[in-house]
Amino acid sequence: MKYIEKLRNSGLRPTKQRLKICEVLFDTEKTFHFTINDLSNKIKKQLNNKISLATIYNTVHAFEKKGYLKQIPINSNQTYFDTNVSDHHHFYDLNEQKLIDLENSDVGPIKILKKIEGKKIKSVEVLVKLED
Amino acid sequence: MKYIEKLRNSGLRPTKQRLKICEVLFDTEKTFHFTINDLSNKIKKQLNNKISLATIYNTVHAFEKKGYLKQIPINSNQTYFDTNVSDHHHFYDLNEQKLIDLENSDVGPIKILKKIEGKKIKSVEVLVKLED
DNA sequence: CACTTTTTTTAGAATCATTATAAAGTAGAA
DNA sequence: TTCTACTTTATAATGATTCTAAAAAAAGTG
Ligand SMILES: [Mn+2]
Ligand SMILES: [Mn+2]
Ligand SMILES: [Zn+2]
Ligand SMILES: [Zn+2]
Repeated sequence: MKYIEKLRNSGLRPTKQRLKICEVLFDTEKTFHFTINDLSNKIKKQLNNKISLATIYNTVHAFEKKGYLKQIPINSNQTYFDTNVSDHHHFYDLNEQKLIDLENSDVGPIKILKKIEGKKIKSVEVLVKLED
Repeated sequence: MKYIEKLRNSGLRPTKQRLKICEVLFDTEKTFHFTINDLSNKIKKQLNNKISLATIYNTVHAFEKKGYLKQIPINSNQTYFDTNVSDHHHFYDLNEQKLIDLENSDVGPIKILKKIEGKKIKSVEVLVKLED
Protein backbone atom coordinates (compact mmCIF):
# COMPACT_ATOMS: atom_id res chain seq x y z
CA MET A 1 0.00 0.00 0.00
CA LYS A 2 1.40 3.34 -1.11
CA TYR A 3 0.73 5.30 2.09
CA ILE A 4 2.46 3.01 4.55
CA GLU A 5 5.75 4.78 4.00
CA LYS A 6 4.19 8.22 4.27
CA LEU A 7 2.62 7.30 7.59
CA ARG A 8 5.75 5.60 8.94
CA ASN A 9 7.84 8.62 8.03
CA SER A 10 5.47 10.69 10.13
CA GLY A 11 5.73 8.43 13.12
CA LEU A 12 2.22 7.19 12.59
CA ARG A 13 1.47 3.49 12.43
CA PRO A 14 -0.33 2.42 9.29
CA THR A 15 -3.65 1.35 10.73
CA LYS A 16 -6.69 0.48 8.65
CA GLN A 17 -8.34 3.78 9.56
CA ARG A 18 -5.34 5.94 8.78
CA LEU A 19 -4.82 4.23 5.45
CA LYS A 20 -8.42 4.91 4.50
CA ILE A 21 -8.08 8.53 5.50
CA CYS A 22 -4.90 8.77 3.39
CA GLU A 23 -6.67 7.26 0.44
CA VAL A 24 -9.54 9.74 0.61
CA LEU A 25 -7.24 12.69 1.14
CA PHE A 26 -4.30 11.94 -1.08
CA ASP A 27 -5.33 9.43 -3.71
CA THR A 28 -6.95 12.04 -5.93
CA GLU A 29 -6.25 13.72 -9.21
CA LYS A 30 -6.80 17.20 -7.81
CA THR A 31 -6.21 18.66 -4.38
CA PHE A 32 -9.25 19.92 -2.48
CA HIS A 33 -10.56 21.83 0.51
CA PHE A 34 -12.58 20.15 3.22
CA THR A 35 -13.99 20.31 6.71
CA ILE A 36 -13.85 17.43 9.18
CA ASN A 37 -17.51 16.86 8.51
CA ASP A 38 -16.95 16.68 4.74
CA LEU A 39 -14.21 14.14 5.28
CA SER A 40 -16.26 12.04 7.66
CA ASN A 41 -19.15 11.91 5.18
CA LYS A 42 -16.93 11.01 2.26
CA ILE A 43 -15.45 8.12 4.23
CA LYS A 44 -18.84 6.95 5.42
CA LYS A 45 -20.11 6.82 1.87
CA GLN A 46 -17.06 4.97 0.53
CA LEU A 47 -16.83 2.42 3.34
CA ASN A 48 -20.53 2.00 4.11
CA ASN A 49 -19.20 2.30 7.60
CA LYS A 50 -17.77 5.10 9.66
CA ILE A 51 -14.51 6.03 11.25
CA SER A 52 -15.07 7.73 14.57
CA LEU A 53 -14.82 11.49 14.67
CA ALA A 54 -12.13 11.32 17.34
CA THR A 55 -9.92 9.32 15.01
CA ILE A 56 -10.55 11.66 12.11
CA TYR A 57 -9.73 14.72 14.21
CA ASN A 58 -6.60 13.08 15.60
CA THR A 59 -5.35 11.95 12.22
CA VAL A 60 -6.06 15.22 10.46
CA HIS A 61 -4.25 17.13 13.18
CA ALA A 62 -1.30 14.74 12.97
CA PHE A 63 -1.12 15.28 9.21
CA GLU A 64 -1.40 19.01 9.67
CA LYS A 65 1.48 18.98 12.14
CA LYS A 66 3.59 16.97 9.69
CA GLY A 67 2.77 19.37 6.89
CA TYR A 68 0.65 16.96 4.85
CA LEU A 69 -2.35 19.24 5.31
CA LYS A 70 -2.80 22.97 5.82
CA GLN A 71 -5.47 24.88 7.67
CA ILE A 72 -6.99 27.76 5.78
CA PRO A 73 -7.62 30.91 7.82
CA ILE A 74 -11.18 31.90 7.15
CA ASN A 75 -14.13 33.05 9.22
CA SER A 76 -16.36 30.03 9.51
CA ASN A 77 -17.73 27.99 12.36
CA GLN A 78 -15.90 24.99 10.91
CA THR A 79 -12.19 24.67 10.27
CA TYR A 80 -11.22 24.33 6.62
CA PHE A 81 -8.30 22.17 5.58
CA ASP A 82 -6.43 21.96 2.29
CA THR A 83 -4.71 18.98 0.73
CA ASN A 84 -2.75 21.44 -1.40
CA VAL A 85 0.18 22.20 0.86
CA SER A 86 2.07 24.22 -1.71
CA ASP A 87 2.52 27.94 -1.25
CA HIS A 88 -0.74 29.34 -2.61
CA HIS A 89 -3.67 31.62 -1.90
CA HIS A 90 -7.47 31.60 -2.00
CA PHE A 91 -10.56 33.15 -3.37
CA TYR A 92 -13.48 32.84 -1.02
CA ASP A 93 -16.82 33.10 -2.76
CA LEU A 94 -19.06 34.70 -0.15
CA ASN A 95 -22.29 33.77 -1.94
CA GLU A 96 -21.50 30.11 -2.55
CA GLN A 97 -19.29 29.83 0.55
CA LYS A 98 -16.68 28.05 -1.51
CA LEU A 99 -12.90 28.19 -1.59
CA ILE A 100 -11.02 28.36 -4.87
CA ASP A 101 -7.26 28.04 -5.25
CA LEU A 102 -5.21 30.94 -6.43
CA GLU A 103 -1.83 29.67 -7.50
CA ASN A 104 1.13 31.63 -6.36
CA SER A 105 1.61 32.70 -9.96
CA ASP A 106 -1.95 34.12 -10.02
CA VAL A 107 -0.90 36.67 -7.43
CA GLY A 108 1.95 39.05 -8.07
CA PRO A 109 4.88 38.88 -5.68
CA ILE A 110 4.07 40.22 -2.23
CA LYS A 111 6.50 42.54 -0.50
CA ILE A 112 6.26 42.79 3.26
CA LEU A 113 8.03 46.02 4.13
CA LYS A 114 7.52 46.02 7.90
CA LYS A 115 9.77 43.95 10.15
CA ILE A 116 9.15 42.79 13.70
CA GLU A 117 12.24 42.49 15.83
CA GLY A 118 13.20 38.89 16.58
CA LYS A 119 10.39 37.38 14.52
CA LYS A 120 10.60 35.75 11.16
CA ILE A 121 7.94 35.24 8.53
CA LYS A 122 6.58 31.74 8.41
CA SER A 123 3.94 32.21 5.74
CA VAL A 124 2.14 34.84 3.70
CA GLU A 125 -1.44 34.03 2.80
CA VAL A 126 -3.83 36.09 0.73
CA LEU A 127 -7.59 35.72 1.00
CA VAL A 128 -9.59 37.37 -1.76
CA LYS A 129 -13.27 37.64 -0.98
CA LEU A 130 -15.62 37.48 -3.95
CA GLU A 131 -19.23 38.54 -4.32
CA ASP A 132 -21.70 38.58 -7.20
CA MET B 1 -23.31 62.28 23.29
CA LYS B 2 -21.08 61.78 20.24
CA TYR B 3 -22.28 58.31 19.26
CA ILE B 4 -26.00 58.99 19.16
CA GLU B 5 -25.77 60.11 15.56
CA LYS B 6 -23.61 57.18 14.55
CA LEU B 7 -26.12 54.76 16.02
CA ARG B 8 -29.14 56.55 14.58
CA ASN B 9 -27.57 56.56 11.13
CA SER B 10 -27.26 52.81 11.42
CA GLY B 11 -30.87 52.34 12.39
CA LEU B 12 -29.88 51.45 15.94
CA ARG B 13 -31.52 53.18 18.88
CA PRO B 14 -29.00 54.81 21.16
CA THR B 15 -29.48 52.77 24.29
CA LYS B 16 -27.33 52.95 27.38
CA GLN B 17 -25.70 49.63 26.50
CA ARG B 18 -24.94 50.50 22.90
CA LEU B 19 -23.47 53.84 23.90
CA LYS B 20 -21.16 52.13 26.37
CA ILE B 21 -20.09 49.64 23.71
CA CYS B 22 -19.42 52.53 21.31
CA GLU B 23 -17.36 54.28 23.92
CA VAL B 24 -15.18 51.23 24.55
CA LEU B 25 -14.79 50.46 20.87
CA PHE B 26 -14.48 53.86 19.27
CA ASP B 27 -13.44 56.38 21.91
CA THR B 28 -9.78 55.42 21.76
CA GLU B 29 -6.56 56.90 20.48
CA LYS B 30 -5.59 53.76 18.59
CA THR B 31 -7.65 51.09 16.88
CA PHE B 32 -7.44 47.57 18.27
CA HIS B 33 -8.28 43.91 17.78
CA PHE B 34 -10.61 42.08 20.13
CA THR B 35 -12.76 39.05 20.77
CA ILE B 36 -16.26 39.20 22.22
CA ASN B 37 -14.81 37.96 25.47
CA ASP B 38 -12.18 40.72 25.53
CA LEU B 39 -14.86 43.30 24.96
CA SER B 40 -17.15 41.89 27.62
CA ASN B 41 -14.33 41.95 30.17
CA LYS B 42 -13.29 45.49 29.33
CA ILE B 43 -16.87 46.68 29.79
CA LYS B 44 -17.26 44.76 33.05
CA LYS B 45 -14.15 46.39 34.46
CA GLN B 46 -15.14 49.92 33.38
CA LEU B 47 -18.76 49.72 34.51
CA ASN B 48 -18.34 47.49 37.56
CA ASN B 49 -21.34 45.86 36.00
CA LYS B 50 -21.92 43.76 32.96
CA ILE B 51 -23.75 44.01 29.68
CA SER B 52 -25.23 40.67 28.72
CA LEU B 53 -23.36 38.60 26.16
CA ALA B 54 -26.42 38.48 23.90
CA THR B 55 -26.43 42.27 23.69
CA ILE B 56 -22.72 42.42 23.01
CA TYR B 57 -22.98 39.82 20.24
CA ASN B 58 -25.98 41.56 18.70
CA THR B 59 -24.39 44.99 18.79
CA VAL B 60 -21.03 43.87 17.46
CA HIS B 61 -22.71 42.06 14.60
CA ALA B 62 -24.84 45.11 13.83
CA PHE B 63 -21.71 47.27 13.74
CA GLU B 64 -19.98 44.72 11.55
CA LYS B 65 -22.86 44.75 9.11
CA LYS B 66 -22.77 48.56 9.02
CA GLY B 67 -19.04 48.53 8.39
CA TYR B 68 -18.03 50.00 11.76
CA LEU B 69 -16.15 46.81 12.59
CA LYS B 70 -14.40 44.13 10.55
CA GLN B 71 -13.90 40.46 11.24
CA ILE B 72 -10.38 39.18 10.80
CA PRO B 73 -10.04 35.80 9.12
CA ILE B 74 -7.80 33.72 11.33
CA ASN B 75 -7.82 30.20 12.68
CA SER B 76 -8.90 30.53 16.25
CA ASN B 77 -11.74 29.15 18.31
CA GLN B 78 -12.87 32.74 18.90
CA THR B 79 -13.78 35.32 16.29
CA TYR B 80 -11.47 38.32 16.13
CA PHE B 81 -12.78 41.76 15.32
CA ASP B 82 -10.97 44.93 14.33
CA THR B 83 -11.94 48.53 15.03
CA ASN B 84 -9.64 49.51 12.19
CA VAL B 85 -11.95 49.26 9.22
CA SER B 86 -9.50 50.73 6.74
CA ASP B 87 -8.02 48.55 4.05
CA HIS B 88 -5.12 46.87 5.82
CA HIS B 89 -3.45 43.56 6.59
CA HIS B 90 -2.11 41.62 9.56
CA PHE B 91 0.83 39.93 11.13
CA TYR B 92 -0.17 37.06 13.35
CA ASP B 93 2.44 36.20 15.93
CA LEU B 94 2.04 32.46 16.41
CA ASN B 95 4.01 32.39 19.66
CA GLU B 96 2.25 35.25 21.40
CA GLN B 97 -1.05 34.66 19.55
CA LYS B 98 -1.30 38.34 18.86
CA LEU B 99 -2.43 40.34 15.85
CA ILE B 100 -0.45 43.33 14.61
CA ASP B 101 -1.58 45.75 11.94
CA LEU B 102 0.20 45.94 8.65
CA GLU B 103 -0.78 49.14 6.94
CA ASN B 104 -1.60 48.92 3.30
CA SER B 105 1.60 50.82 2.63
CA ASP B 106 3.59 48.15 4.50
CA VAL B 107 2.61 45.65 1.84
CA GLY B 108 3.47 46.17 -1.80
CA PRO B 109 0.55 46.38 -4.20
CA ILE B 110 -1.16 43.04 -4.75
CA LYS B 111 -2.07 41.96 -8.25
CA ILE B 112 -4.76 39.33 -8.61
CA LEU B 113 -4.29 37.92 -12.10
CA LYS B 114 -7.05 35.31 -12.05
CA LYS B 115 -10.66 36.29 -12.71
CA ILE B 116 -13.83 34.39 -11.86
CA GLU B 117 -16.68 34.89 -14.29
CA GLY B 118 -19.50 36.95 -12.82
CA LYS B 119 -17.77 37.59 -9.50
CA LYS B 120 -16.12 40.73 -8.30
CA ILE B 121 -13.47 41.24 -5.70
CA LYS B 122 -14.79 42.54 -2.42
CA SER B 123 -11.59 42.54 -0.41
CA VAL B 124 -8.01 41.36 -0.47
CA GLU B 125 -6.55 40.45 2.88
CA VAL B 126 -3.04 39.30 3.66
CA LEU B 127 -2.17 37.33 6.77
CA VAL B 128 1.52 37.04 7.55
CA LYS B 129 2.31 34.43 10.17
CA LEU B 130 5.31 35.12 12.38
CA GLU B 131 7.39 32.82 14.54
CA ASP B 132 10.47 33.29 16.72
C1' DC C 1 2.77 -19.33 19.14
C1' DA C 2 0.95 -17.59 23.95
C1' DC C 3 1.42 -13.69 26.83
C1' DT C 4 2.37 -9.00 28.05
C1' DT C 5 2.78 -4.15 26.96
C1' DT C 6 1.85 -0.21 24.17
C1' DT C 7 -0.78 2.18 20.94
C1' DT C 8 -5.10 3.12 18.72
C1' DT C 9 -9.94 3.39 18.11
C1' DT C 10 -14.28 4.29 19.75
C1' DA C 11 -18.68 5.97 21.89
C1' DG C 12 -20.02 9.06 24.58
C1' DA C 13 -19.34 12.99 27.70
C1' DA C 14 -17.45 17.58 28.46
C1' DT C 15 -16.27 22.12 26.87
C1' DC C 16 -17.07 26.42 25.10
C1' DA C 17 -18.15 29.95 21.55
C1' DT C 18 -22.09 31.34 19.48
C1' DT C 19 -27.08 31.68 18.58
C1' DA C 20 -31.96 31.30 19.89
C1' DT C 21 -35.84 32.12 23.05
C1' DA C 22 -39.09 34.45 25.51
C1' DA C 23 -40.09 37.29 29.39
C1' DA C 24 -39.26 41.84 31.44
C1' DG C 25 -37.64 46.52 30.58
C1' DT C 26 -37.19 50.83 27.83
C1' DA C 27 -37.43 54.36 24.19
C1' DG C 28 -39.98 57.12 21.23
C1' DA C 29 -44.41 58.50 19.27
C1' DA C 30 -48.81 60.42 20.02
C1' DT D 1 -49.20 59.39 30.23
C1' DT D 2 -50.16 55.51 27.37
C1' DC D 3 -49.23 52.50 23.68
C1' DT D 4 -46.26 49.91 20.83
C1' DA D 5 -42.19 48.36 18.93
C1' DC D 6 -37.64 47.61 20.02
C1' DT D 7 -34.09 46.09 23.36
C1' DT D 8 -31.97 43.73 27.07
C1' DT D 9 -31.45 39.92 29.77
C1' DA D 10 -30.98 35.29 31.80
C1' DT D 11 -31.05 31.08 30.30
C1' DA D 12 -31.40 27.27 27.11
C1' DA D 13 -30.05 25.23 22.77
C1' DT D 14 -26.71 24.28 19.24
C1' DG D 15 -22.74 22.53 17.27
C1' DA D 16 -17.74 22.09 16.49
C1' DT D 17 -14.05 20.41 18.88
C1' DT D 18 -11.66 18.07 22.65
C1' DC D 19 -11.48 14.80 26.41
C1' DT D 20 -12.03 10.28 28.64
C1' DA D 21 -11.70 5.75 29.62
C1' DA D 22 -12.73 1.23 28.12
C1' DA D 23 -12.37 -2.11 24.25
C1' DA D 24 -9.66 -3.47 20.25
C1' DA D 25 -5.57 -3.90 17.62
C1' DA D 26 -0.70 -3.97 17.05
C1' DA D 27 3.89 -4.76 18.63
C1' DG D 28 7.26 -6.92 21.58
C1' DT D 29 9.08 -11.15 24.06
C1' DG D 30 10.54 -15.59 24.67
MN1 LIG E 1 -5.92 22.12 14.95
MN1 LIG F 1 -20.86 37.33 12.49
ZN1 LIG G 1 -6.11 25.70 -1.48
ZN1 LIG H 1 -6.15 45.34 12.14
